[in-house]
Amino acid sequence: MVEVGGTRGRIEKRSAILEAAADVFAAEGFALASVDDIAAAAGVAKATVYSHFGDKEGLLRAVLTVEADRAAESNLAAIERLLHVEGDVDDALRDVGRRLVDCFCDPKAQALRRLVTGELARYPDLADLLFGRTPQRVHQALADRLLALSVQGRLVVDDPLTAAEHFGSLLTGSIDARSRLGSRRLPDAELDAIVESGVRVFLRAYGATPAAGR
Amino acid sequence: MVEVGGTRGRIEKRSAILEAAADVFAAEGFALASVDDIAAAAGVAKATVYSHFGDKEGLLRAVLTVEADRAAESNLAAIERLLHVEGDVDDALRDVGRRLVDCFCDPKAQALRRLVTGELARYPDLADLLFGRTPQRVHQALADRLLALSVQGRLVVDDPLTAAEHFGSLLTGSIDARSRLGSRRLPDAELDAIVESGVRVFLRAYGATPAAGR
DNA sequence: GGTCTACTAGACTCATGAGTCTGTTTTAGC
DNA sequence: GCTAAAACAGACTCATGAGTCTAGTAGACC
Repeated sequence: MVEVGGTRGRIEKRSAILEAAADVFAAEGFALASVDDIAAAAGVAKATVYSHFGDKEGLLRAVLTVEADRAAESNLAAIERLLHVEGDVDDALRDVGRRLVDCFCDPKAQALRRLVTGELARYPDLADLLFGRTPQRVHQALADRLLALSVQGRLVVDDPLTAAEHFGSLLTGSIDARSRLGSRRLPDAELDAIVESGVRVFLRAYGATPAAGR
Repeated sequence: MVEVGGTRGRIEKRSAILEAAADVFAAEGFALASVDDIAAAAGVAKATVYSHFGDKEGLLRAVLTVEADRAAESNLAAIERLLHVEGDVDDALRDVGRRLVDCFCDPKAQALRRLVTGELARYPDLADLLFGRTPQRVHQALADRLLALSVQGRLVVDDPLTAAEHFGSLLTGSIDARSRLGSRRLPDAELDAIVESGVRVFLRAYGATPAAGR
């Protein structure tokens, strides 16, 4: 590993630790992951971890914050594609839907959700940390896009926030069960089918032409 | 507590332990829950716990099995109501939907899901134990009912399993986020609204009269 | 009354891992 | 080259909790 010392390297150590901690937490869960393991994985002394993050809980929070932001970015990037819809709305929705499903199935994102869920009993505020960062922003952004499409007459959406929830639910609702909470990788074709049927239902409910999608 | 000795009482001890373990696991999470606490809560000596369940993991599996079956029963009972639909289909769907949402929001059910999620890293097969018991049976039962309603001409369902997934997703998809994974109790009115809008979307997609629900 | 099984209280072993401390080494900035 | 901040390896303390063991008690059945 590259040796970096002094003040300059501090920030690099920090992100190396965050990276390693995310991996170890994801693989082992919070309780089972030892700080020694994380330090070793980051190529760093244990004391360095403590000097950066105070304690294990602080490290967890830092990891969750970083990963939640990262997840939010990729989700928002997917939704961005609804800003200028050129062809059919349903093509656009399928495209965006597939991207959102991919974000949802991303191993890191799934590990993140598992982490928070598992430690909720010990640290109840983690849910706010996570949900305040990712789903809320994503939800709002999607609602904005759907409303805009409705104004353009390409969808009929009276309550954008609810419609956004429905879109997301139809796409991701069955994935946790099918993938056994992420412990099984779902084949591409299956994800495509989920998106396909989910978008079809969404369009029957919110499409501008009542008979959309046959 | 009632003192029961001899062979007769053994089964009662067993269920007392399961009951207490479910509570303690739900409240503390698996890692944080100590067997001493569980034994104390059950009014039983620690050795008795070990004589019944071997080790802590065995206890966890037993608890999950019992609770998953219990959850499946209440879900199936709700779906049963679609066997003979007298009035409007949408009234029936709202009724069943609300019951399913209540099952989903039941604190024990939520704790169960949290438990499995949190320990998935350590015991990956727990997901199969849980999902093989509850959602799969519920999913199939719901699909059966939807198909029957379709045969009666009261719905238009080509793929019952997918339709059942959509129904479930529309009802429960937003609840984890809104309730912060169960750490906030959602008011009744909010749950009603979720059911109302979810059923409306479902009927627009699968209703026999295309313009159903306005 | 004797025996067997299940239970009890509580002491005990032992592994694990969080967090601290020590003394040394590296590197940036001057 | 000197200084000070930061990181290093690794030993150390300490709390916790799983699982075991012992010695004694209570009811069931004959």
